[in-house]
Amino acid sequence: MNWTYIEDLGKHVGKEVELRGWVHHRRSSGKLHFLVLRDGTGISQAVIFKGDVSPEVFELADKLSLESSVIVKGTVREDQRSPGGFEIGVKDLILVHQAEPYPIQPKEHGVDFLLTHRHLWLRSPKQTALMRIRDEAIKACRDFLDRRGFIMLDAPIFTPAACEGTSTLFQTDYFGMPAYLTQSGQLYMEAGAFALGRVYCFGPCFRAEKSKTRRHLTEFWMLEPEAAWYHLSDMMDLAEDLVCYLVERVLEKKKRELIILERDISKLEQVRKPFPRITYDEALKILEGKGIKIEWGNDLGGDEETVMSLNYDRPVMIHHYPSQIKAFYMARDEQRPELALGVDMLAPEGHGEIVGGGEREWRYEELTRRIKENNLPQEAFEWYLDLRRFGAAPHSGFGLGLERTLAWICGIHHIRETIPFPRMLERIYP
RNA sequence: UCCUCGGUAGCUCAGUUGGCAGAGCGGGUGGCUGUUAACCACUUUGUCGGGGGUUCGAGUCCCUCCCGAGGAGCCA
Repeated sequence: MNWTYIEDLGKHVGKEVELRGWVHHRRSSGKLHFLVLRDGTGISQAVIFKGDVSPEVFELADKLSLESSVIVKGTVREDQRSPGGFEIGVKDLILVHQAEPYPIQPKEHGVDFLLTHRHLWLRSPKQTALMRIRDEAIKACRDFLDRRGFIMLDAPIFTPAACEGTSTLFQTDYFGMPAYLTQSGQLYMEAGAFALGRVYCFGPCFRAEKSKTRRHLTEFWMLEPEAAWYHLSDMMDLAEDLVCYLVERVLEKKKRELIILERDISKLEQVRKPFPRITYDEALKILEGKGIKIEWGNDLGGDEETVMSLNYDRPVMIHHYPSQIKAFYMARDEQRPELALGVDMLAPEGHGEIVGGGEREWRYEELTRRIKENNLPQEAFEWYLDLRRFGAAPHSGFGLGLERTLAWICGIHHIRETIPFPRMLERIYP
């Protein structure tokens, strides 16, 4: 490789380098052109004096359209007036492709326009910063669980039936049979936990709910660890450690990107153990103290979640929900069977739920009773019931919504910007 | 599915009481040796979301349909 990336310019001060990239911005001053280049690793300025280059090159620099792809050769020098602190004094410029007039300008655009041009919008500084943080967060999730002895076990995307009967699933045609896109890998992870002890999956999940809110996508990524012998408190410890590690790792490795996103970093630095752990009953009392009355047995809505999360400077875990509002597979408290051994983690600053999970029902009779109560087709769950027939054991797990977690860490209002190509209600282009 | 807001130039928007379709940005042309969303001058750009109606005359008023956004419900 005989060219240099912008992020490495500092290593080549005084030397001649070749940059390959795109025209991010251009200014001209008669006998002097400024090209702001981006190459995926950063942004830098190329300066073209009329006297330094051939007349053809100088003429060409004046004609470059935004986002044209170019190869630039010149000498690196330190200069605080250039974005990134280094600039390149151009000696030669090669136009690889002259871009057509570029639709995205350095100004405010509407959401509809930007989403329709998502394939181009991704080139913008904030969007590339988000994608770099997303990449770091994914690696951090895997590193964390790897160090804790978890094995990654991929769950299938095609599934024969619902994991949770209540949700709407995307149906597909599977050689003439109906099949569905997975909404969670959890049930398969339960099988994996009895095979390998501690496992996780990390893949896309699909929900056909007609939800039109800033917290919903129809296709999103979920990290789902599952561990045999873990009880609710063990899982809460794991979730807490995971989220702390994610935040630490992004702060350590992606501070530059957080600054591009104008994230208040001090808010992230407050994220440390222990996270407050509050029961559902206590949460109702706290909400009542704030003038919000919820009848026992009702779920916390988006507004209540926002109020709760604004109450703390770090994520809060709410556990022991009424079992009637939780999924059929969730274990119940032995002392108070009306309560489920489940936990939700709410991110601070009003970002809402990022983790949901808990202890699973592992007794055969109890689980079959729940399947009947929920009118689920038992034949589709026979394999799942087998896990309760052959060496059943207590086990727990949770799901962490990647995009919701990123929206919180990056301080982005709507989760659609945290995934490269968001899939939403009424939007599947590009 | 419901509620609210919106759809005017490539983009962001203004458009008064119903009376010639506008601005900034972008594009084009020219000028400028240190610019930072550079600046200055000139110039270019329209199925006013679609259809129907009222009217001498509709971007503007009425009906209807389509599309988008925010939220609710539902959900992670």
